[in-house]
Amino acid sequence: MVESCLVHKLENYLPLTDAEKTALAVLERSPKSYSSGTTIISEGDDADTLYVVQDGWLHSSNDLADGGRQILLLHYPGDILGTASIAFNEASSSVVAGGDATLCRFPKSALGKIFDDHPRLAALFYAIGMLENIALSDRLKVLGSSGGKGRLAGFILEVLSRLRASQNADLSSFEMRLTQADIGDATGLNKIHVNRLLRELEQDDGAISRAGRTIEIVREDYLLEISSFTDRYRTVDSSWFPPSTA
Amino acid sequence: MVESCLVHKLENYLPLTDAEKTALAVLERSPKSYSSGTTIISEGDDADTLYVVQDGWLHSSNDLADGGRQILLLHYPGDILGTASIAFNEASSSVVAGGDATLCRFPKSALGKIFDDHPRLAALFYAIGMLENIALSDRLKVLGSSGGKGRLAGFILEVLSRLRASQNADLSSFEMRLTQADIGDATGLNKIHVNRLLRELEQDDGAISRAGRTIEIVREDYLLEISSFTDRYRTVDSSWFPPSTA
DNA sequence: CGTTCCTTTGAAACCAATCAATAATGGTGG
DNA sequence: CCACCATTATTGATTGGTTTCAAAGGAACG
Repeated sequence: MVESCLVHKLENYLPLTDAEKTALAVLERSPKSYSSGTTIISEGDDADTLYVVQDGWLHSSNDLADGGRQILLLHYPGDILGTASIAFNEASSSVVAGGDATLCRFPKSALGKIFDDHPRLAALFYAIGMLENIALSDRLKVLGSSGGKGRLAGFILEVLSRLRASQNADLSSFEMRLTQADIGDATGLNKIHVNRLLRELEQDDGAISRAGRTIEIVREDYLLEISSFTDRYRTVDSSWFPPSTA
Repeated sequence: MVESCLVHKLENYLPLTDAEKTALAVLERSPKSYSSGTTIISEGDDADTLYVVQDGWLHSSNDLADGGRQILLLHYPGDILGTASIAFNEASSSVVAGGDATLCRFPKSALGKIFDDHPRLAALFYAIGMLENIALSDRLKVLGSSGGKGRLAGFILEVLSRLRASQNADLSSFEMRLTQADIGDATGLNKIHVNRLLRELEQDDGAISRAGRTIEIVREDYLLEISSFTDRYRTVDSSWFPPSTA
């Protein structure tokens, strides 16, 4: 059996049985590549497809009344995209590839059979959906913080945490692949203010140091103190799951 | 069989079979009342209990670094609370009763059997979880809007929309049961500025009119125009659900 | 009737957005 | 490989929006 990226994702949380892996393999379409900047999902489009990120990174966003844009979440390998279509026939946000990306696709109709045959997988999908829920709450918390510097610090910590989790490494520096304008769209600040605040964090506070788009975290405790970021242990509690089939 | 509040909630979305209703009844504990201001769930607490709102209203919130508070969502009858515990053993946000409230409770362990025996209910729980997900995205969108007036207008429309949905009525006025300080916690503004902006919406723009805490929507089109609020049809797409059991 | 919480208003200080312009960077084709 | 172009990053000056501080008027509650 070919190891699918979906199986790889789910086994991060729970060892799967062969029967479960076989069932998931049915969902799989061949991976497809998208070049940097491609819009994979467009807000308002009809949607009945789910995606799993195999490689690259993406972000989801919503357009705002004033012509701006709110970046909701960043997506890394293993993430499931398009989950809004579980409930609706319409995409509630857009998804754009931040760099070249490879995604696996499957139609939501295929989930029906999975839910029917493999209740433990259903529970796992549900739990993963709730993780995204918590991630959105955490973003609201960061955006609600008064003070641009705190919001920016929170966002930096958030990206750092995601990268640490996806690379299983205790990074202290990383390449911020968003432009400062994008960071502004994610934090609710304009790009010029983002620039100033980054400089303040570097020069005045000595909390970070920068080289190009690479950010090194110098005083993580300071960033934590001024932001409302909460790091979360990225595992799921499977204690309530039904037993696996076969 | 006694009609449970959970059944009532789920039947808003999908007619249930008797077998499904019976299964849900097992989940049910006797309803419990909480007086206004009571904290039902506290951020960081161990959590393995889910709640269904039978009566009253509540809000969930997170504490911020600067001593403030971010109100995430308002909850009305039929809403399911504590869903973060589906994935974690720890509550990711607090839930407080805004007025006197009655909740039904059940342990998350009971979900395992539901998922095992009734895949269609599992799919329904999943879809409802994704609805909450979309609600959080929408809140992010409102908070990301630059301009306090737009954020406030978006919040007013959001509350209006929820009340319209839960009362199946085409309201044009409603009682805003949050204090202006609470509205500030929900919109990321301070209470004094909330007060000024409400006055501006009333006197300068003629978009609302107020009597005590009751808000009448005078120019809904204007509120929509200046905010980034998107109204959503509160139904779920059940086309992909597995068939019901028995 | 007094206390408390909420609402409202004013003035001043601060933070963030906008306007304007110049460096630096990265990618592309010659 | 270099020159060119487009995008991004950076800095200053100005304007407008938001918070803070301070205080008084209302409403709700015991």
